[in-house]
Amino acid sequence: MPPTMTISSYAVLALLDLKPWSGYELTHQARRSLRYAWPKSERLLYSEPKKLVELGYATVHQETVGGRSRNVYTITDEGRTALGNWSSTRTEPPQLESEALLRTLFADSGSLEDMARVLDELEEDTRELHDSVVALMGSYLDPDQGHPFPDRAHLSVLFAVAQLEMFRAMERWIDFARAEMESWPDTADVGMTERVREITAKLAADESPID
Amino acid sequence: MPPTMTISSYAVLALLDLKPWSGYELTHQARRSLRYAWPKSERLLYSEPKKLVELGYATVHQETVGGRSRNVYTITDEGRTALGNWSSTRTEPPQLESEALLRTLFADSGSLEDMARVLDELEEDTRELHDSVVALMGSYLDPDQGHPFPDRAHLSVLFAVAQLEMFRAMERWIDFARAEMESWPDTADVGMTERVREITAKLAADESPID
DNA sequence: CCGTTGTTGCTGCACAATGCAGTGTAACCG
DNA sequence: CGGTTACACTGCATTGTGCAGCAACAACGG
Repeated sequence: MPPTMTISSYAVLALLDLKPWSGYELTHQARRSLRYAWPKSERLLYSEPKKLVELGYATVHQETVGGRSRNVYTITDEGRTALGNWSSTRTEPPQLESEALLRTLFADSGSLEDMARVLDELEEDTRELHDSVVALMGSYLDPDQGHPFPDRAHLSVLFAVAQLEMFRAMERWIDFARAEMESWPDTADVGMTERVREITAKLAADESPID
Repeated sequence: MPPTMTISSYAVLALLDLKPWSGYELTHQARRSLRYAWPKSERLLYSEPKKLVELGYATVHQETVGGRSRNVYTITDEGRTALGNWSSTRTEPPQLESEALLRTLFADSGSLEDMARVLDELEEDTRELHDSVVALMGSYLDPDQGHPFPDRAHLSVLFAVAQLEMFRAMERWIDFARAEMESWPDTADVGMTERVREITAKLAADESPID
């Protein structure tokens, strides 16, 4: 039985379509782009290209740079064909995973201080992602650096717009959440107050309660 | 060796803190709330409470309703203590997983029609999540239904605000992406045009290019 | 009243993915 | 010349997922 092509396999195959990469480089490239929409472990990014070789979608060759060897993977014609067929399947629904939001939902099992800390951590993490995308955009404009694949600039910039809109939305929510908390005597014992009912009504009417 | 408490274990424990649930009910409750911030498989939601029992954080008892039996899980005092200690660990960073965004990043391996279809699918999936949260808020206001745990209304409404802000951001981006595509002759061969450079500059200055 | 479909309520198993530890070499800095 | 950091992975235990299967009951149509 041949290994199956997962979405992660296609993600790596799409990277190989740009140029040959070593496993190590793939993990780094994934940190710069993939992780914002397809966050996968470093471990997997070492395993996927091996699978692609097994399927005939890529080839490996060893390169030795000063005593240290590395496995460089190159896409094949069959790989390019497989990549083209990726579009024939329905996309999976998007999913947001946030321990901080989860804890906010159950904030009544902790104190207001705990909740404030969770929001701080969420802000810190979001800010970090936010800042690295902004910095990346700066590097695209820098005459000494520019975009690593200039003819693909429109795609990665459009992709970055999505990330930044998400980060901004999250940051707006964090501020909103902090402001709401101000009026809470505790994490529990608030319930359906007049204020909460008002917000609920806005949400039920598909309006934003923010600003 | 005792089983380890994962974030998912705490999520289930937090649900058990509200009231006792059967495995089947847990999977349904997770579809209504957890999945928006902690999307886990149905399978796992049947396994987690067993682990909690093994750890002494919950107890099981069989209930038989008309020939069919079900396992109902109840939190213990140790469980409540463990839940309180959850806040001692740093939260994991949030992660967005979207095959549609991933495909947009690599849209140049398909046609403009493929890309348009991916955006349609993303819109459909987002709309579906969006609509169910709006409907849920409606049910909280409905005098015949109301909130299932009224004293927790403030938390689940605040949580819903986060979801809706995310969905809205995603939908805004989809519209933006569609508008951008209009000027593209193809998915490839666009690159760093004047327009793309303009957007990049806005992003690098941490400004939104939308509207 | 009998067959079909749908809901309730799970379990077993194969496989996908992760985290962590481990294993080297090479480059750089004081 | 010793320590830290970057390079470049691999093995293994464990977590999590998807799918198939199973069993009992409920509602409905013909």
